[in-house]
Amino acid sequence: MQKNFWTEETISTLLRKHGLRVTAPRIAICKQLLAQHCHYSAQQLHEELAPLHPTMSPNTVYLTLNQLAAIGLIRSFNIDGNTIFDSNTATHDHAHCRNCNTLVDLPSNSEMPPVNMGEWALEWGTRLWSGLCPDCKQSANTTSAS
Amino acid sequence: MQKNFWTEETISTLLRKHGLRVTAPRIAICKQLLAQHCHYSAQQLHEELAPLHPTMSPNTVYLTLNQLAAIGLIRSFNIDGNTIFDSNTATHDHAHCRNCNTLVDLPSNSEMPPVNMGEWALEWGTRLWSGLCPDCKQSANTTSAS
DNA sequence: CTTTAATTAGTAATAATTACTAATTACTTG
DNA sequence: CAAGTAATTAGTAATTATTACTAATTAAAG
Repeated sequence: MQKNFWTEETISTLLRKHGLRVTAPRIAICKQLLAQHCHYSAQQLHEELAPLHPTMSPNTVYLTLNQLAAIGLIRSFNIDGNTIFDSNTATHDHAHCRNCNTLVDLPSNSEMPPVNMGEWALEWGTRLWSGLCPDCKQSANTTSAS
Repeated sequence: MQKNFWTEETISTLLRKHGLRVTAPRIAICKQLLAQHCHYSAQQLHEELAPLHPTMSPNTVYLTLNQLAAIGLIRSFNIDGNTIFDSNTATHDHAHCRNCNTLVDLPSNSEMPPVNMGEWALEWGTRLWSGLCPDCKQSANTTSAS
C-alpha cells in the first residue's frame, strides 16, 4: 500500500463499494485507522478522535469498527478481553507484553494448518505471543537481582 | 501424559510444590481440567462442577483458574472476549468456528518468531484460526444455494 | 427540494470478570 | 493432638467493555 493511498476520496469509494454511506464519523475513523498500520481498541480510537470530533459517541466507534471488520477492511482479535482492531490485513503474528501491554507486529512465519483440517473453511488467523518486551524483561532482571 | 496420571495425590503434590494449599475446590477443578485435554471458560467449568459441588462459588473458579495459569499448569487465551483455559500446555494452535463457537486443537506447525524479536522474552503463543467448521460450512452452502 | 432508509448520539442494559469482606479451613507449631 | 494464623472460600457488590434500544439526524436517490 503506497503512502497516502487512503485519501478521503479512496475511502469514500471503498465505503460506497460495500454499500456503506459516507459520513463524517466513518471518514474520520477510516483515516485514523488506515493512514498507518496500527492497533486500536474502540476506546483508544474514540479517545484519539474526541478532540477533533467531540460529538462522536463511543457507540458509533464500536459500530463502525465492527462494520469495517465485517467487510474485511480491518481485522479484529482479542487480548485479555479487549477487542483490538488491526488495519494490517496481511497474515501476521503479534507479540504482546503481559506487563506493559505493548503490542507489536511480527513478520509472519505462518502457514495454513495441515490438510487434515481441510474440511474447515478457515478465513483468518493470528498468533499472539505472550511474554515480556525488552524493557520489562530488563526491569524484571534488575529487580530480581537486587 | 499417561492415562490417569492426574490422581488426587499427584495433584496435591503439584499444588503444594507451588505453595498452594490443597482444598476441595482446587482438587475438583484440577481433576476436571487435567483429566483430559480440553477447553473451558470459567463459567462452563463452574456449571459442570455445580452438581457435585453446589456450594462452590463462581468467584472461586475464576480465582483458581487464574492461579493455575499463573503457575503454568494451564494456559489461557481469549476468544471474542471470553477467557478460555486450556489444559494442553504444549504449543499448539486452535480453530474456532465463528458460527457455532466450536473450538478444536490443531497440530502445531508453530515455530518461535524470527531472531529479530530476540530481545523479547516470549513465553507462550497460540494461533487462533477463525472460520467455519465443516457443519456450518455445509449449512452456509446449502442456504445460499436455495 | 422531498422523501426515505441508513446512520448517529445518547442512554440504558448486558455480561464477564474482579474487588471486597467476613467466615471458614488447611497447615504449622508447640 | 490442640490451638494459632494465614490462606482460602462464598457471597455480594462493583467494574468495565460492549451491545441494545430509540428518537433525531442526515446521506443519497428521485
